[in-house]
Amino acid sequence: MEKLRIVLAEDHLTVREGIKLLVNSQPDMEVIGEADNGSAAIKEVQKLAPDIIVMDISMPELNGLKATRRLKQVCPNVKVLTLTRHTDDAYLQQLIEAGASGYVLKQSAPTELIRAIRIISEGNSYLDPALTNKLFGGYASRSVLRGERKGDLTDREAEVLRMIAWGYSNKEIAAKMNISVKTVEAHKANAMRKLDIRSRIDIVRYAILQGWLQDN
Amino acid sequence: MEKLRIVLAEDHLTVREGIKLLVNSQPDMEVIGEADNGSAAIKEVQKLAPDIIVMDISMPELNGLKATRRLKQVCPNVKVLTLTRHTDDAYLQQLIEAGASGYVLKQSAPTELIRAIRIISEGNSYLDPALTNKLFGGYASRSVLRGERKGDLTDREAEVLRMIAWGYSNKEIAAKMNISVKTVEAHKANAMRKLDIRSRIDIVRYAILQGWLQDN
DNA sequence: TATCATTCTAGGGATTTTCCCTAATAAAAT
DNA sequence: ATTTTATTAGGGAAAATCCCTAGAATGATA
Repeated sequence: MEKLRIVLAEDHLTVREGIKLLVNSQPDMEVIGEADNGSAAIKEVQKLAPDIIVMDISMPELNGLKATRRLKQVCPNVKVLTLTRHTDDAYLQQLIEAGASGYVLKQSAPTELIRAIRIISEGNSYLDPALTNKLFGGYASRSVLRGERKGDLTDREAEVLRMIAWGYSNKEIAAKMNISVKTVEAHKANAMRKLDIRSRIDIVRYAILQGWLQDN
Repeated sequence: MEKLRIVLAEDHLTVREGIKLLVNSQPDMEVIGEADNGSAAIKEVQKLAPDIIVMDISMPELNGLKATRRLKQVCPNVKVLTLTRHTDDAYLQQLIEAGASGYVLKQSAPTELIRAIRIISEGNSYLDPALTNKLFGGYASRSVLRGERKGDLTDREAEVLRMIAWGYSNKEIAAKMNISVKTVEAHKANAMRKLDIRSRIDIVRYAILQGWLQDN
């Protein structure tokens, strides 16, 4: 019997090691590769061609969402199981569009992760029970129909939003980026229009989903 | 030979399970109790009287710092090993004052956690190598000498700071708390004076250390 | 190739928010 | 009984943000 070959992408070493122990304790699964950021995850998958990649959505360099999009382009056969700390559904929608097969909350029981791996390995998709109703709540499906693509911020826009979420003022951001305050304001306004958000709270929420506020 | 009896306090189930597997895979250690928040951790320790508690500093309800202070009052013999995501040292200082025996970064290798448990079980203290120099950098020891006690915010002050970190404006906070904007400003100013911080960035950093920005 | 959309840049002026200083009342500590 | 702390809040000055407009450069499209 062949074991399921799994690559693990998660930036916290201790957490990753814990998941590895859990997965390797299953008779039919095996962690064959690891990565601590999105870019490394893609390289690892290209090199090893695993059955499944288990990926944290909040990772430095290239976050889980973007990594998923790119992965499904270069290796459409590899199934992506995303792991997250959040219960917010804005991200969920995008992940499904990007081609993820499953979505497990870190808060869930470890057996759920194992179950999810088995389920998606059979070609099905897995949604954490805590999230299923969110997807069928109407809001998400509407945005599918609209076909809107949020999250396509330019680098500068993302940079400005990130710093705003971190509590920097426009003036401080302008100084750090060596541009005018007016330019910062413009990037901010454009980014907020693209994301269809209005307030600083929304920026913070978005930043948390992006993993921008992890650690320092 | 008696195994080291360990209680684990960490709010993310998957992470906790990973650490448990790691600890239980050691011949001389055993996880005898678990908790997913600070209050539960204290109850668990009082009930089980373990040798060591391994505790995440960012937990809901009662954070690791406050839980450590309280633990050292009710069970001074129990050794506290704190686990964190951050490399910031402001918190470190407070944890040492509160009576924690050790401080391990989640980013570190899992074997570091095991080492740390062994070291503090012998009555010594353990500091993650990444942090040792911070403690001896001068800044921290000065504040020890001054004997200042940061972090003693009142409930209202903490509430205001938390909301500011979340991106709410003073006006929005005033509306939510049903008080005048002027009062919000006063709480904010007093809290910042107590913490000796100046900017919104510092508020966000503080909030992240408190675990206030975890999840939703 | 010519045209259109997007990105990055930024100013003017109105509006909103925040900052600094002061202060009253009630509760808690000494 | 006196002092300190917590919560509340105003006035006026200063700072930051918002709304509108716009040019230059790059990239895409017809």
